Amino acid sequence: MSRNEIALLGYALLGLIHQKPSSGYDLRKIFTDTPMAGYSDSPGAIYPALRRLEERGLVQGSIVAGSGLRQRKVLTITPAGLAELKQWLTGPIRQDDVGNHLNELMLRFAFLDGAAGRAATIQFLQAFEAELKVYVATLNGFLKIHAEKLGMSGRLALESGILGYEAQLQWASHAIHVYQNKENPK
Amino acid sequence: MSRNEIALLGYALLGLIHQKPSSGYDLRKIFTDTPMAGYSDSPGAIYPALRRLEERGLVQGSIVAGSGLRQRKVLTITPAGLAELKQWLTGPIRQDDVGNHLNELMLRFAFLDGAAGRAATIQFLQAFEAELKVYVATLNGFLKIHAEKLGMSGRLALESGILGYEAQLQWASHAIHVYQNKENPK
DNA sequence: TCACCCATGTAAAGTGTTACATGATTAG
DNA sequence: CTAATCATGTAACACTTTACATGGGTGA
Repeated sequence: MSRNEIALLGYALLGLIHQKPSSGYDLRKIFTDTPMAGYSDSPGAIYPALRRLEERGLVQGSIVAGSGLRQRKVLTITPAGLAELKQWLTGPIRQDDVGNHLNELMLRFAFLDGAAGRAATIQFLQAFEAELKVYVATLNGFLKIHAEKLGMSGRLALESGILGYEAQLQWASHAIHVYQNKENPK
Repeated sequence: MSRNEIALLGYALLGLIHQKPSSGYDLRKIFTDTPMAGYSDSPGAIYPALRRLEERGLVQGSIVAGSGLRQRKVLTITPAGLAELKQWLTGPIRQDDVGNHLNELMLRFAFLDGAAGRAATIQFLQAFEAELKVYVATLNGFLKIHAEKLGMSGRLALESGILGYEAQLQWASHAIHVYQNKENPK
């Protein structure tokens, strides 16, 4: 991540804060208690990430005296933060995203509907499905060419990956149906 | 990663060097050209990682004057390196490995047969299958309890994960069959 | 000669991990 | 009174990313 990009954890926090203004502690609990894949629940990651978001003016903190408890610093997303979030959510899906950054794509999907609306979500899913098809074909091609050299375990490991991506493909097709049959916005 | 542990990239390199003595450049090409998931092909990651392995005595480099080309430093695994690799490969599978470190588990599987043999591979697959079942059940439980609160996109994102893990489960069962029907070692 | 591939590496900067520090409140 | 939970943070360290540096060989 270079100087003016935001790390994935930053976007995860930004998206959650957009859904509901939260304190660092609230956000930590989400990572601890729910199966939100692979984000650190350690304060050493979350608090610095939140400070970076605040320094860039993407969130704004206000100290709230909780119900007799210690002070809570509740973070709210700013207009600039919402703009940044939307830009990230609606950016293009590149080839290698499907192979190497699937978790990022699923994170984007999880926030898309709430922040950018139904149309953007459907568009995302269709692009996702298309890239997945290409990627699965690539993997199958690779498997066919290198089947001999790989040995049994290498072959099976690759097949494991292919099956996983095929499952995502079925899911994407299902998700598109769900969204297309959803009644239009009021 | 604390002071005396080896990062995942280190194990990936160690396993590949065990399969076939290689130079840093050879290893880089593997990450660039094959769908070996998510490992950096950048020299800034690979060369320092190789130096660390060499400092710990897990691999040994010897400079080979290539066919008229520039010198190549070919790395070979040492007995200590093989011991370290085997220990990593045959270590237990913890609960959160399935959820958060699936790529590490698949990397282990890919090396297991060659470095620790068929019996260890079958044992690994059975443990993997068992942990996966527990994890899928956990996710389904979470989905049932929180379905309301999640909203449609959150629900779908979670379902995507569940489908992926179910695909791995089917794969594991398939892989166990393949290994059990494999003729016994000479 | 110019560009590209082979081949190895370093430097700066950013991020995450682990462990620690601090302090208030509530339940037993 | 003691432990657990709420709540926020810092410091040291290791790793990855990005970009750069170096130098020989090969094909147009």
